[in-house]
Amino acid sequence: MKLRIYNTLTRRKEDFTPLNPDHVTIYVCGPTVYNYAHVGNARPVVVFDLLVRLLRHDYKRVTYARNITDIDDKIIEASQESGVSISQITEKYARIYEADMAALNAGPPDLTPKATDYIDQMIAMTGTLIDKGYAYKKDGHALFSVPSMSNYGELSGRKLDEMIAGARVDVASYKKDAADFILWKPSTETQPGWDSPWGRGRPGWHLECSCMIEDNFGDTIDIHGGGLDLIFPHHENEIAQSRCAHGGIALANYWMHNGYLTVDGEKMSKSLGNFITVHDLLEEFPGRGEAIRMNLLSAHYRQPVDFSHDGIRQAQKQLDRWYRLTDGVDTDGVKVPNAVLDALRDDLNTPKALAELNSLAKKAVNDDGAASQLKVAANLFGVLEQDDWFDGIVDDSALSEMAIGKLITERAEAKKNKDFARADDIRNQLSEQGISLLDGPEGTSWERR
RNA sequence: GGCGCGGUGGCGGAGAGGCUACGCAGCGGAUUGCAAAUCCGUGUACACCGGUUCAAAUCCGGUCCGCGCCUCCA
Repeated sequence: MKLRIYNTLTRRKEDFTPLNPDHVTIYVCGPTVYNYAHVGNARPVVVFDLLVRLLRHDYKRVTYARNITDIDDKIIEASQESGVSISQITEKYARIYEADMAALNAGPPDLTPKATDYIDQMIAMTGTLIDKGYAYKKDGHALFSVPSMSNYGELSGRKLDEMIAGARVDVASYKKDAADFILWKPSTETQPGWDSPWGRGRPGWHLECSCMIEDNFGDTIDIHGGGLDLIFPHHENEIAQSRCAHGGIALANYWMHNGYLTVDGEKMSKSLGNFITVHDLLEEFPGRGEAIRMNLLSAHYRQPVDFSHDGIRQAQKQLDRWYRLTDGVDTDGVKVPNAVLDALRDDLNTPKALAELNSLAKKAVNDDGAASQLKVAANLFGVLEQDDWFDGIVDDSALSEMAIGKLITERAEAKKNKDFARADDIRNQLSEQGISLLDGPEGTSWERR
């Protein structure tokens, strides 16, 4: 089966055909690095990581880019409030972001362009847009003239007159039209800035993505992704900039947008204060990044996922089972079963794919081949990649292995003497320390919970 | 006000005209000194009201409820 993708641009599921059959290009909007990412921010990361894994399976070559916004008013604010330099802030949080996402088995993309490395390109594109009559300068600003583009609003399905009618914000004096957006804005003495033909300033937010794509991939990429909330205005404006700069050529052929992570049905967001950072969640569930990942993939990517600790626990139980079933299996030369691949190729139907994994798990009980397939398929999913899943986290307060071993020996003695009261006593004692004893044919083993 | 998404068994969650996924939890049983794990069995749910159809959770119309975007936002 061929990969099918729901394209926001056409509002339909379409067969995916890359421009170059041997090389797929994909760009996803990344973080503005001035604080910790919350679980909602992690959703697109996990979703598109899975998509890229699938693309790599199906195509010879894939280049995946995710930008880092390291110049932005919020970063400037954070720097001024804390007295810490902008580069220190952005480097710190970019590092944390990468580590937190890696804990969810979402490795770094092939390219992670930073906005501040593309200042020249942004100045150049702004110049091009002004030259072509799609942008203008006013009071140190450069602005994109939305009415100059005939088919503005294609992606979000908005009409210009409707937008103006619904405008909730006062129109800045330097804008010719309420819908116009900033390409370049002036910086004060105390704000960071770069020299440009329009004076010292800094780029508007939408511009970096257009320039990074142009610089790394050319006019058109195959897939452009991000969260639902980026459709308007961010992606709409990216399209406007790139198409007008490139003579009308499409910026991306397929636009994909993931749904929100919600909390009690409401969007998780910083302004509502209903967020939990990935960093904190990983402390709550140490070593269980895969369970968080599974939870994020438990619903179809375009549907909302309601965040709950219980959801993560559920995912963890499923992983526990799969880890037991696949312990020590040989995966050499084993292929991912088509049932799993086809579920994913159908617009990334992860719940269906998970059902297929469970079907393999059922067979794996007495079928080594199925166990191998489960492992390989789960690996494509980005789980079952740890070999220390049951080792748990050892901290200073935890019992040493030697102490546990001693208690197990003592319990074995008690069992031999039919002193089951003492044996249960030891089980309970260890259980309180988070250690489960498992009696098997070859004696007693243990796991940390 | 404009545009859009959704309401599926106790919970999570696919599906999308007939074959009624899947997971978690529960219940009954097997096994086990106990426990875990495992195995077998067990649940006719699709917001409401009409309509189309031989057949609707799936199509059409209406109603109610929840959510989102229109401003920074993954």
